[in-house]
Amino acid sequence: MIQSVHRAIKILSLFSLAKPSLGISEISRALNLHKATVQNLVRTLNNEGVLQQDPETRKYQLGLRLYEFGVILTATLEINQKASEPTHQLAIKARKVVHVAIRDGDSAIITLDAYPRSQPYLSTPLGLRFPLYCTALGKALLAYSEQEELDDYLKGLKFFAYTPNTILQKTQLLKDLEKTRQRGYSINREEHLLSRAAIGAPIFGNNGKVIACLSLVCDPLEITGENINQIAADVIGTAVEISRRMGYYPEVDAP
Amino acid sequence: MIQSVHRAIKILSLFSLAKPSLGISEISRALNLHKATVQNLVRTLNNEGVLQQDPETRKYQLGLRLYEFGVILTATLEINQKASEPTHQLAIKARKVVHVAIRDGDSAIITLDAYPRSQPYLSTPLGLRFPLYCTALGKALLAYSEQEELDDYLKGLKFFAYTPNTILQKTQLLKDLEKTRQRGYSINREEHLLSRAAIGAPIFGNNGKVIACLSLVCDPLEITGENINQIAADVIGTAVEISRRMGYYPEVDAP
DNA sequence: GCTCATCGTATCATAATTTGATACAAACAT
DNA sequence: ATGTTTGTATCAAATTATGATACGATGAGC
Repeated sequence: MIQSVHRAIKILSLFSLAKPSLGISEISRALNLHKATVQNLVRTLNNEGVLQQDPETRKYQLGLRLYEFGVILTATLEINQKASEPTHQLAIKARKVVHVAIRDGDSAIITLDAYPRSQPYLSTPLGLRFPLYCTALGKALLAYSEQEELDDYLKGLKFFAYTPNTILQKTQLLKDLEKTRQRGYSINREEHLLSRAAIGAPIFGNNGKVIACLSLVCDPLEITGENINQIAADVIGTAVEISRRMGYYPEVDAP
Repeated sequence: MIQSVHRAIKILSLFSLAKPSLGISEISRALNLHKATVQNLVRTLNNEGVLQQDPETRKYQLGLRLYEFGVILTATLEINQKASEPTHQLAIKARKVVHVAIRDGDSAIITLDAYPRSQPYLSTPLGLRFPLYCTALGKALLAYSEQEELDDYLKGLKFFAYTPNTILQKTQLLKDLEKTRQRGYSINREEHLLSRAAIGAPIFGNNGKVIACLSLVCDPLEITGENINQIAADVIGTAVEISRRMGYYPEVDAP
């Protein structure tokens, strides 16, 4: 583990939506590093375009260089390449925003989104982290995980009441996951964000394991008993299509 | 300049759309660094999630961590915050994909895009680099640059014929920029990519300088004499609106 | 409008860090 | 089956990053 590189990344990690602009001293305090050390690291990152300094405030923010890395990453991800077209088709057919996400540690990360018509503001920004236990995406991932993985997740899990609907107990979560498996899709009714609901379905890879998930964002009022079946069918259908493109063929037996 | 950090970034920069997956030895050769050194750097980057190793091929690719940085960057950029709503409105009204880009060195970088309806595939991926002299975005930036900046750009400029329509001479480019200033918008008729045209307009900051640009992507067949005026008016109107939101008020005199 | 605190920046010897030579095992191509 | 190339581990040498100290500029508080 190279110390300076480790520290450089720690510095980058300090920048957030809440604090997009930081000064040398601020960073120094946050990481318990000497000002001169931080200065040296930041100067390097700045020269490389990974950070950029605002000439007015002399504070630093993330640099455009990172953006390019992100783009290459996006285009690189196999799931994005395969899921893109079906996801967009679903978005158009259902007239909804559709997300694809993959799991990363205790969170999921959206890697692709598709817009239907004129609802660009409903969308969650790509790459945002959110918990697994209170979103349709996360629950679809969990419900189809292997037992061991699920246990690991539950072990260290701390619940937080994002909304009045947020699940707060393991038993409740396990019930929900069981229901999800029975239905074939997960539901989130304002468990993470108010006035937002979503329906999720798992995406499988050619090793037969869940590798990603798909979700359709909708208004909580829309998913009534009647409507939900039609929507869910489309979500599942699309997820299945993507899984196929990822090389997953559950029905095929060896010849 | 911290050597190890510098080298770490050099490593990340090796990954591209053409080569999204690299091995230790490959990197070592490309950068003229000892294998052990590269191994050490890559291991650190891998631990931090900035790189990720494919367990099968044992090669490395860019990690999801970069994605998150990119998202924060996107949300951080002032131009994105201000341009988002008007850009989307334009996309809807014109039924076209709309881009916002800023200049960075000899290229422009798209930082925001908006989708109209069902044309998700026309869009250029966010963050992609492209030349200034053969795109509507780039020419809008150049046309409203200060003389000195323009001279600097022209000095080192090497033309490349992306298409039969690509401008290849400085005099021709200067004429085009002059026309752009007269019209108030730039035009790209298949100069960079075939079967793609675009109309661009500059966005100004509160210091009175061009800080970004806006472009509307369309089919080359659509921008005939009749149509072009209406479309261009919308593009300019939106660019002006964004400029206002960036704090640019050209008409206001001191009291 | 002044003082004081805090900021970003520069310098430099010490000390700790990274480096790269060497070696090993696994995977691949011949 | 052989030889080559891969990713990985170890460790002493030496370059490298570090952090104590100091400077000028900006901004806050009185």
